[in-house]
Amino acid sequence: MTAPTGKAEAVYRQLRAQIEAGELVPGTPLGEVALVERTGASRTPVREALRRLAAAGLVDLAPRQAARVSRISMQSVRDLFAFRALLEPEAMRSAAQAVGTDGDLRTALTRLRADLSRIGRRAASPARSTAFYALADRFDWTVVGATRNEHLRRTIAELRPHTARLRNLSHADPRRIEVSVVEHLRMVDALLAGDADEAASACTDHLARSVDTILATLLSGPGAGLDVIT
Amino acid sequence: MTAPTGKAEAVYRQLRAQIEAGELVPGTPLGEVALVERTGASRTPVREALRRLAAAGLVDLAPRQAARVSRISMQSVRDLFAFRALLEPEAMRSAAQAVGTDGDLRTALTRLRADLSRIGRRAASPARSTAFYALADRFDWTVVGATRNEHLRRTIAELRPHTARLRNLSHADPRRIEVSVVEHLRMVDALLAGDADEAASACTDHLARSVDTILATLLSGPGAGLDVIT
DNA sequence: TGTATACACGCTGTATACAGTTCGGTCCGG
DNA sequence: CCGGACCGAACTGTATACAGCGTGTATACA
Repeated sequence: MTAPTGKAEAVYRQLRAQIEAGELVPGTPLGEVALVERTGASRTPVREALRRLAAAGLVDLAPRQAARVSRISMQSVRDLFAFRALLEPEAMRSAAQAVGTDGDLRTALTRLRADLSRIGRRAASPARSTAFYALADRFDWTVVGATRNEHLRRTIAELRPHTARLRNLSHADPRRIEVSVVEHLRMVDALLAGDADEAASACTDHLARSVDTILATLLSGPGAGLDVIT
Repeated sequence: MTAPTGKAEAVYRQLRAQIEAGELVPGTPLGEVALVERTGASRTPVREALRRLAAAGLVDLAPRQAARVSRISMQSVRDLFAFRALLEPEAMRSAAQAVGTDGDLRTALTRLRADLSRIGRRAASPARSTAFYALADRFDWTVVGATRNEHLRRTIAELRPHTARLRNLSHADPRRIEVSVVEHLRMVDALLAGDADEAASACTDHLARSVDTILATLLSGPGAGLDVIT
């Protein structure tokens, strides 16, 4: 789409990664000059990166005021998942239809299924959690890539950083992973079977369970420095 | 949201309005220096405006190359309306539920209904067409404003310029307006009745008929300088 | 005459200087 | 001790200068 090179792009990716990872806590001020010193770029690329982050909803921008990493509220979490529940089942339907003609998609899903069931048999551990999350991301990317509708694809992609951030800020119950593996297997199987309705339904269920887990985690114990608005 | 003042905002609004109005034909190059001379602002605000327009999908941005007003393809039109058909019925459902508690929304819809039926009785004329389009915009804005979900509201709002541009680039059959008035009345009535299903269904039907009309118009006769990719 | 190459122009990407405004701290008065 | 107003610092918004790259053209050659 845009240039893979360029300092503005580099600053944008760096900041987005740090926000996604939770290293930059919500509410952290991101002054332009401070970022200049931290990234080595000048104010112009920094400024562009901040504007793009603001468009993505990752930072809040007030006039004549330093940008801040966007805050998270219970309502924003609910809104995010309600919106995803509107879009992603449709993407699943699209992918379920495409799996019949797109050979690459089918092989990708088949590999994903194998890796997923292998993960499911491993013993619980932090390493397994991160491995599973990487796999879940791979699945999401695969489905997004199979989505033909440009608007749908772009919008889902824009939502991903928010989800990733929530995942990294709220350390969910490790037992949740057991269930999530099963849910992902159900989605992959539905896609491989070309069953659009089942795929959409599985996606909806998965999102509903995810938001419940995240909200419960945020309510019970906000992690170190996590700034959550009730 | 952002600053109502500021040159970047002014340039952005001016360019967006001209693109929406169809004055800037798809493919028109928008060099930064040319825009500096045309708008009176310097390159920094111009640059920010162009980036925002690119994020909205109204201009295409290639590295080291002048920005161009985004082109329109048949597929992009279909994608746009398919995406709207996914989002807007949900917004209608939300509005139908809110009409019970939100007094302002109810009065706005009531006034809209009166104006709409008055327009319906007027004789066909260019003036009536523009008056109806203004009314349709008011309706859309009302529904968007009643949408609680932040993501849903923002995404629908971002799609509006595209629709407006299509409307202004493809001069549809004036008789289409007769039907559109009826469709809008059906939507408004469903909302006032609080009937979410009927409102959503009416919205879906309206969008389906709209895309048919637009595609037919684009196929038959591309207007002056209209650059459409088959 | 067709093609390949070299040159020149223009454009974006980047850096930096300047002006206006807002926010926070401090000092004074009650 | 508390409240308010003034002052200073820092930040964003804007303007402009410089460098690198791509594109298009003109020319020389096969």
